[in-house]
Amino acid sequence: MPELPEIEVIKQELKYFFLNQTITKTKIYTKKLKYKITKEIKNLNNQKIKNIKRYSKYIIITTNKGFLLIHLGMSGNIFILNKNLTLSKHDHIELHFNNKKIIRYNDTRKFGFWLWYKNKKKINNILSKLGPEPLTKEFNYKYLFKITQKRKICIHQLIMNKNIISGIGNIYANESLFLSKIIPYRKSNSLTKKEIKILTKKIKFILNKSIKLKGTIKRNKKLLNKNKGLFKKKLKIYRKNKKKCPKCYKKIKVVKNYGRSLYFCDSCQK
DNA sequence: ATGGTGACCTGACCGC
DNA sequence: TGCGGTCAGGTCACCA
Repeated sequence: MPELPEIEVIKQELKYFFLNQTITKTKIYTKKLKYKITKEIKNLNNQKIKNIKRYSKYIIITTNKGFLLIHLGMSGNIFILNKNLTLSKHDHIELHFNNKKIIRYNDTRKFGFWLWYKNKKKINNILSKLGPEPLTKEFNYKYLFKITQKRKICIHQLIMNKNIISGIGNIYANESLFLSKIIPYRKSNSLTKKEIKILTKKIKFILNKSIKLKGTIKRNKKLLNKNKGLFKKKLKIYRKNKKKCPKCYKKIKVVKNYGRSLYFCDSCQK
């Protein structure tokens, strides 16, 4: 589920419910997500939430004692409850707060992780390796053009690379390339400055639009964080193979490239 | 450094 | 109904 817009929505929800709240109980139902659950994670009790931020697809929670770095991987989700609903199969971590509300981390495939650091240096070290956030001024067509000229990989793979641009996954890569009329498997160094200008603009546009519509999140009604992802209905190309292009009505195609599916209309995208 | 491949893990879905 | 294959929103380690 989670790319930049989805993580942004979750961050906003966490901030709304838990800023300045204190953890009263920690429950762990798994030994390991992507990484082993450390004793620091088991011991979050009495920590007060000072700040909650997002960078790329990471959530950084600052407490009075340290820093919690959360990544949702492929299937992670954060549920906010005000009473103990029955545990479901892939609920792995639970934080109870003094305002009686609960954060539940659910992750079917367990590719996500929770890490705790006393010192901010290590987190900064991880985050400093990431490319710029697509919604900042740092990410502009000059930056993107320079990199596309240097590399030989296809443009889809390039914009999904978090060391080049952080936060774009397969949904928004495909959608932004469709809006830019660029076929996803074009070699990045074949793109013109004009095309890169358009692509940069469309990436920002599609991410902002998705954030406004609360991403593509699916949620159970019993949760306090009821935001549902209305952006899913706005998808034009992602997973629309067998359907028709919304512009020209020709059949949408899908090809597999380096393990990911590229969706495109070969009549509209060149 | 760059690029390609498979690994991590579980469930849903499709065709036979 | 059962079985095998394929697919899935992300990253990382390893190899050439």
